[in-house]
Order: sequence, then structure tokens, then C-alpha cells
Amino acid sequence: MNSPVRILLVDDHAVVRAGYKLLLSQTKGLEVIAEAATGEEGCEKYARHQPDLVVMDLNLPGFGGLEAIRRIILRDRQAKILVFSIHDEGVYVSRALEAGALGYLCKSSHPEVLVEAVLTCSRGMAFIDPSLNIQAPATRRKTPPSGNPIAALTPREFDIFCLMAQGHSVRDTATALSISVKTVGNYVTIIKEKLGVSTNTELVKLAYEHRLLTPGQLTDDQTDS
Amino acid sequence: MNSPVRILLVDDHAVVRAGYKLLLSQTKGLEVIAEAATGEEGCEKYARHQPDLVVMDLNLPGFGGLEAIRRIILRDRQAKILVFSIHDEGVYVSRALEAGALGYLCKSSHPEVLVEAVLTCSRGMAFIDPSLNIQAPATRRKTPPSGNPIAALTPREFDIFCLMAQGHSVRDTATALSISVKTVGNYVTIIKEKLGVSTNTELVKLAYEHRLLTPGQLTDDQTDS
DNA sequence: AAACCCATGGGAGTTTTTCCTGAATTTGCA
DNA sequence: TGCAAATTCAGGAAAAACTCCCATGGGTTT
Repeated sequence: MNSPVRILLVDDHAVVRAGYKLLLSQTKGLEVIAEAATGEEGCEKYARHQPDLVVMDLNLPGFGGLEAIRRIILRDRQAKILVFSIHDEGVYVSRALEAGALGYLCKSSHPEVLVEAVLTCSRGMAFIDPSLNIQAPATRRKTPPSGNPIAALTPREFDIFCLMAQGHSVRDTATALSISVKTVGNYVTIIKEKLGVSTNTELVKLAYEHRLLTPGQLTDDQTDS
Repeated sequence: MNSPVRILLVDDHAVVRAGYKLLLSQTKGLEVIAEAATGEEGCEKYARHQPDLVVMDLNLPGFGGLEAIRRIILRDRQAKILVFSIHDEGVYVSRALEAGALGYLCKSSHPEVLVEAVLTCSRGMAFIDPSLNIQAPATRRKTPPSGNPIAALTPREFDIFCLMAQGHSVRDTATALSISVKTVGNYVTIIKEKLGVSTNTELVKLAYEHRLLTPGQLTDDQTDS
């Protein structure tokens, strides 16, 4: 505990970042040395500051958090990344670990758990929020298949599935990921086949059914008058 | 400024609440006296503590933030509610104001803006994040004709919207309605324009957001990996 | 090293969408 | 009642997206 743990915060909500920063700085030995709002910025700041730990949201503009994790890991196999997402779905947890994350927390976790997770991960140990009763996936970089067809998607397919399910067009998705429209088109075809659907709209349905997306809060007072 | 502003925080993410709490307590004169994680709890805590100001997320389990706002306002016409959401779309802003909110902020706003908004609203004045370049200040508790765009659809358009939103293809929809594929295609284009979206997938999203569809029960195991 | 999986995209043909146009029918209302 | 506006329906042409098939290169596995 001589030198503090230098942390990079990646989250697209400025206020939320500010809150975490305060929260973390409550614990001595932790220091937020940089912040980023997008995946791109996160990668860049990682390279620049070489933090001891990254606390990363998954839902980021541009290429998402998963891709950011992959890119960081690509540069630094030893990077310690703690995912801090609003999603408590198992799929996301396994995807994040698969991408190279060391820990996974949910934003609805208890604040003390955040600190605990940060400390644990900073020592290079995995930490998954126990309240997310996810059976320990053990080592990172494992992809055991399961009954859920979504789990059968490759990492890249999953990225594209997420973007498409959020309502993006093939073109937008391609732009966001900086790859060819053709590639995305081909992926979408394969994804639909793997998931057993025939339209893009069914993809979105599936995402909601599997709680990868959750309906917002626009309550509807019928035909307002 | 003799007595501090007593604040009720409503947000379903515990860590996020903890962050806000710290952030707000940085400013003297502000005091978070209660927290709630759901709409129900928010209403209950409001009644119990009679805070000077409510900082409310919209995305809440149970009945959403909007409904919570309505219920609080129903009990206390003078309640001061500052919405603090991740959404920066105008629809959400007008919905919130319509429900009775006094202010609207986005989580990606600058942290200083949060404090400013809290102070402003606590004095009973409206505050809408300027960076959300929203035009309508709209006196609160007014019901502007805006309403939801889905209500603007003609009956036939609505039929087609529903079918498409359920994941059907244009072809299937045409078959189901015994009209030409061309006709349905044209409708879909118009519907998308009316609803302000550009892809079919966004149509499905919209249907879920407006609770025209709700995620059903998962049939397959959701505990993957 | 041979065999695979994965990510990436080109080619080409098919299908869907978009945009523009025009018709028949219904509706609103003055 | 009558006429304008709105609604429903659909064709054609060009643009976009979708499919299917194939090829390359980098990793892993065996």
C-alpha cells in the first residue's frame, strides 16, 4: 500500500464519473488519475497514463465497452479492467470476461462492493459481484456454450448484435465499428441464422426478451387529449 | 440560506446514488436526507420526509419515474422535482415537465450543472440543462398537444406499426392484411418518418419503450456461461 | 504442419426500401 | 349536401440492404 492505485474511469456520463471519483477517493490508496467518456478515449487514455486499473462502463458511444476492453488487452495483456455496468445479465458478464475484463460489477451493487472490487482487481484478482449470482466463470478467456443461442455468438457477432438491436442501421453499425458495410451485412445474416430469426426487427425483440435491453420509462397515457 | 436544502435521491443504482450524494454534499447548503431505489419507495419517502427537493431518475423499476412524479405532485402540488435522466431526447423532457417536474438534467451534463440545477430548483425555479437545446420551457403542469407520436398515426398506420413492431417482415404484414407489399412498404416509410426513426429496428424499440410490447418470460435459461 | 475458427470484405444476384406519383375512398365540416 | 382534406392503396425506378459464396490472414488446436 505504498503507492496508490491509479485508476482510469471510463463512463459516458460526466456526473456519474464525478460521483465515482468522489466515492473512490474516499478510500485512501485509490486515486482517479484520468477519465474518459468513450471507448476511443478510454483506449487512448490507457495508453497515455498506463493506469493500474480501469473502471469501465459497457454502454459507451462509438465502439462499445467490450471492444474497448479488447483493444486495451491487445496492447497490454496484463491490463486490469473492472467492468461496471447497468446490466446484471449473465451474458454481459461472460462477454466482458471473455473480452479480457478481470471483474464485473453492477451499478445497483452496494457502494462498498465497488471499493472492494476495485481493491481486489487492482491486486490482479478477479472479482464478480456476488449478488449477481453468476456461477463463477473462473479464468478469463473462456467461452463455454450454453442453451442460450445468444451465447453462441462470437464476440464480434455479439457486438454487432448489440448495436443492431439498439436500432442502428447496418451502415451506422459499420461506421461505429470502422469496418465495411459488407462485413456487417454478412454478420447480420449469420447472426439471424444463429438466432433463428429472419428479420432485423426480430433481433430487437430477442434483445428485449432476453433483457439485453430494457424498456425505458416512457409511460403512455394512451390517446392523450 | 439558513436551513439546508433537504434532498431526496431517487435512483435505482446504489453506487450512483452514493456518488450523487457525495457530489451534492460537496456544496454546503445541500443535504441528502433520504434515498429511494424505486418509484414506490420514492413516493413513500417523499411523504415521510417532505424533502425540499427530489432528484429523480426516470428509469426505475416498478412504475417508472414519470408515474412517481405524478403521484408525488398529486399529493403535493408544490413538490419540487428535478429529473436526472440518461436520456437527452426532447420527448423525455416534455414528458417529465408534463408530469410535473420542475427541472431536467441529463447524466452526461457537467457536474457543476447538477449543483446549479439543484440550487435553482430548490428555489422553486425551473431549470433545464441548456446543453439539451430544448426549446419548450413549457409551464409545468401543462399538457401540450405534443403527446406521443404514436398517437399521430392513422388507424391503418397503427395497424401496420403494430405488426412490424412484433417483428414481422413487410411481406408478412402485407400478407396478413391482404394488401400489396408496396403499400406496406410505403406505410412503413411514412410511419418511420412520423415517429422520427430511420430503421425498422427502431420501430420495435419504440414499441417496447412505449410499452406497446413488454418483454415476456424467458423460455430458455438465462443463466448462460 | 494441417485443420479450424474467427474477423474481414469482394462479387453478384435477389429482395427490400425509398421516393415520387397517382388513383379511389372516406371523412370532416361549413 | 358538397367539396376539400385525409386516408388507403399501389405502380415504377433507383438506392440500399440481404444472401450466398468465396478468399485472405491471424490465432489456436491437434
